[in-house]
Order: sequence, then structure tokens, then C-alpha cells
Amino acid sequence: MGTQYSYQYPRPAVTTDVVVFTLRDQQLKLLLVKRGRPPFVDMWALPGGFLDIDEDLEACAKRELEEETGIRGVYLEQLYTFGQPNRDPRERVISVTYYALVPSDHIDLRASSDAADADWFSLGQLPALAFDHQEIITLAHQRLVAKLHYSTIAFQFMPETFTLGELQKVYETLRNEELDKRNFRKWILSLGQIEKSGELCKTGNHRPAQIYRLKNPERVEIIK
Amino acid sequence: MGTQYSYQYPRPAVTTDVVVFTLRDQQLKLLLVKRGRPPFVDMWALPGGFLDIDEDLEACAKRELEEETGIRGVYLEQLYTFGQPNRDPRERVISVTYYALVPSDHIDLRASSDAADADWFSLGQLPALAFDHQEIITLAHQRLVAKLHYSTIAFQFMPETFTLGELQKVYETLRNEELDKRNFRKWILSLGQIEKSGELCKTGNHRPAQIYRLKNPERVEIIK
DNA sequence: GCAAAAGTGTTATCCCTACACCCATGA
DNA sequence: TCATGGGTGTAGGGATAACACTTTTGC
Repeated sequence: MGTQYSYQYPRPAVTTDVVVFTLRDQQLKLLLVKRGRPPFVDMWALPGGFLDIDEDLEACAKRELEEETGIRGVYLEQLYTFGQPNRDPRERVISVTYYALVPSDHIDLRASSDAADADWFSLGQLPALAFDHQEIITLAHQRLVAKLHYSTIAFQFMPETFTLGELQKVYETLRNEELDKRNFRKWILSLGQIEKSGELCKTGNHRPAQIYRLKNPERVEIIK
Repeated sequence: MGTQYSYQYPRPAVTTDVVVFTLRDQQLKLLLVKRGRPPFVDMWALPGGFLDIDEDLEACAKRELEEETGIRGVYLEQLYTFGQPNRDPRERVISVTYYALVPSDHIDLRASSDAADADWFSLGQLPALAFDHQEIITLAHQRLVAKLHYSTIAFQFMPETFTLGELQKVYETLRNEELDKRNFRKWILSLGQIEKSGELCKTGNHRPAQIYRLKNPERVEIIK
């Protein structure tokens, strides 16, 4: 206990915070944790925490995400670095923020040490947020919507296999508009990113659908 | 002198570094400073330095840029945050990087305290660089080229007034390809971002050119 | 008068959009 | 047989790309 690490000049603390998006019930949701300690105790905040001294930034984001929510192995991308001098009331904190996309079948929340609770919220119905986390979320949402139009980032929301109807639903939810079925199929197939698995999806009282999968599940391609 | 600032956990140092681009002699150039002190003494590096404890990140980038090169009042945008644990041989350093665009008539270099020297280099002919600065430059260049296609960022290279021929040259240099004069003029005028000043540019042994200016010199608009 | 850049419209092509009907299945 | 989502092609419109000649000036 105490003050073991000394420097010639004052230093800010460095944290990472992650905006985790998923799609559930045809809605874009994001993950918040309820803070278990001050400041902003009992308020909702983004999962995140302090950088270990020998830890890569992205590794820190992944670690905090897993520790606080149990989520791992998802798409993660650096968003922006926030460093307003007074964004944390305790002291100077620089936050390197990331955003993550989680397939809808991959959600398995578990609260833990730092987080009294964790839950998914619709973007339109967010609670009051700690720090400048509202601003971070707004930026992450803008980036996600922008990337929809010039990359294959939306595929990161899909499970391993899916039908074209399910994929179209995802795009419709994210873009918040209905799309023409024929045009969507022509376009998405022309990208050359998905292929038929050969299997059929026989759920529901209607004609079975072809099941597709990604050719490169890990890669997010730039299109256009 | 000594170790006045103590913390319970070790903390990384935080710096900002800036990739400054300009256009000169029909070439994209960037600004490097020669390091005056270890590590990497006498090697070339990006202008930048340590964050003051009460200073905003962007303010730090601006301050270091002015201190080391005399450049101020230019377009500045956050690029990415680099934090590999061993990117600085002395200790853990997080670098929040920015890139800046300088109009070609606005270049007025002056070396100073931290920088033994400063100079412009073509991207194809960079010297060996300190730290991971080559990686930072590569990313900045990619970002700049990408933004050309969906924003008016190229205008930030222009002086207050300019001709359409000069503007086309800028686009040709940045995109590294020749453009059709008529199509370029139709396109650039259709953006609605520039207007005639009414003056004519009578230099050279050829027909005088209309002089244009930006309607909103500060704003970078998203187009498309 | 000649070299050098300024200035100016039309046509063809491609891509995106709009649009309607049959199919396979479960209940 | 009916309700439900799956699956398919074509035609029109708008934007982009290709293309050549005249103008004004300095030397």
C-alpha cells in the first residue's frame, strides 16, 4: 500500500474503454456495466479500466472486456483517444477507446469483480452515463454506421452461418431503413465475401433458405 | 530535480506526435525533425513531445508543433494511439498521434530547443526514422488518401486563393494520377465549396485564370 | 505566330433503383 | 388452402467517364 512509483513529472493515468455493440430483437444494443465503486458509483458506464504497465493497449481492452463481461474473441477496433483534462473528477485520465461487435449468438454475460452488474441497452434508451461515456458512444455509433457503407463490418454481427434474409435484417436494422430484397441480394453476393454452405435452413412454415457463410470470417474488407 | 510525483501503480508516459504534410514542387512532403538528444540522437523523427498534466491532447500536439517547427494555425486531426510496450527503449510511452495539413504558401520552418534541425521529406525518400514513426507515417498517408475521396480535406493544402488549374494539380499529386480537366472542373464546382473571387491570375504566357476561394476555409466537409 | 495553360458540352457507359410474381414449406 | 418468407430478372434514370477545340496571353 502507498506510493511506490515515482516520476520527475506528473503523469496521467491511462485507461481503455470499450463500446460493445450487438444486435438483439432487431435492435442495436450496447453493453454497459454498473459501477461498483466511486466515482459515479451505481451509475452505468462503458466496460474498461486501467492499463497495465507492460500491456498492449488492445490487450488491455480485451482483458477488461473479458473480466467485466466474460466476452472474448470478438471484432475490436480502436476508436479515438479522449483526454480532456477534467473528464475524470479524481485526476487526469487518458482513455484510449475501442469498439467491439459481437455476433448475436455469442452473448454470454457474466458480471464480475469491478462491475456490480452488466446489461444490454438500446441506443435510444440509454441511462445517465458516467464520465464522458455518452460522447464516446455517440462517436462509436457514427463510426459504425459510416463503416457499413464502405466495408464488410456488418458481417461481424453474424453467427458462423446465416441466411440472406437474416443478413438483410441486420443491414435494415443498422441502417434503419427497409431494403429491396432483390437489390440487396445482388449487391451482397457481388461483394464476393460469402458462399453457400450447401445446407438448407428449414425453420418456419415457409420455403427453406440457403445457408451461407463468410469466406474470410476474420477479415473486414474495404469495399467501393 | 528528482522524483517528485508518486503513484500507487506504475504509469506510462504520454506523448503526442504529429505527421505534418504539405505539397511542394508537385510532391507530397512531410516534416521531420532531427533529434537533439537520446534515444535515437541525430536520427529523424516526427515532431512531438510529452503531454503536460493539465493540457488537452490536441493542445499538446499544437504546442509541440509550434515549439519545434514554428507551424501554427493548420488543420489538425487525431490519427491513432500507439502503445506497444517496447516502442520506446527508455520506458513505456503511449503516443497519441495527429496529422496536420499545411498550405504550401504557409511554410516557415524554424528549428528550436528540442529539435537540432527540421526539414521536409518526400514520402518516397524518407530517412531511417526513430521509434515506430515509419508506421505512424504510413497510417497517416493511408488516412489522407482515403479522405480525399469522401471529404474536402484537399482544400486544406490550398492557399487562400487559387486557380482551378492549381487545385487540379493538387488532386493529381495526391491521387498520383492525371485527371480530365473538364470532368474535374464540373465535379469540384458541383461540390459548392468554392467561389470565384472575381480577380484574374495573370501569371505566365497564357490566358489569365479565374481566381477562386473557399466559401468555408476552416471546414472539412464530408461529400458523397 | 507560336507556345502554354484556360476554358467549355455532348455522348456513351455503367451502376443503382424500382418493381411483381412464383416456390417450398408448416399448420 | 393459406400464410410465410425464399428466391429470381429487367428496364429506366442518374451519375460518371471519355473526348477536342477555341481563347487569351507573353515572348
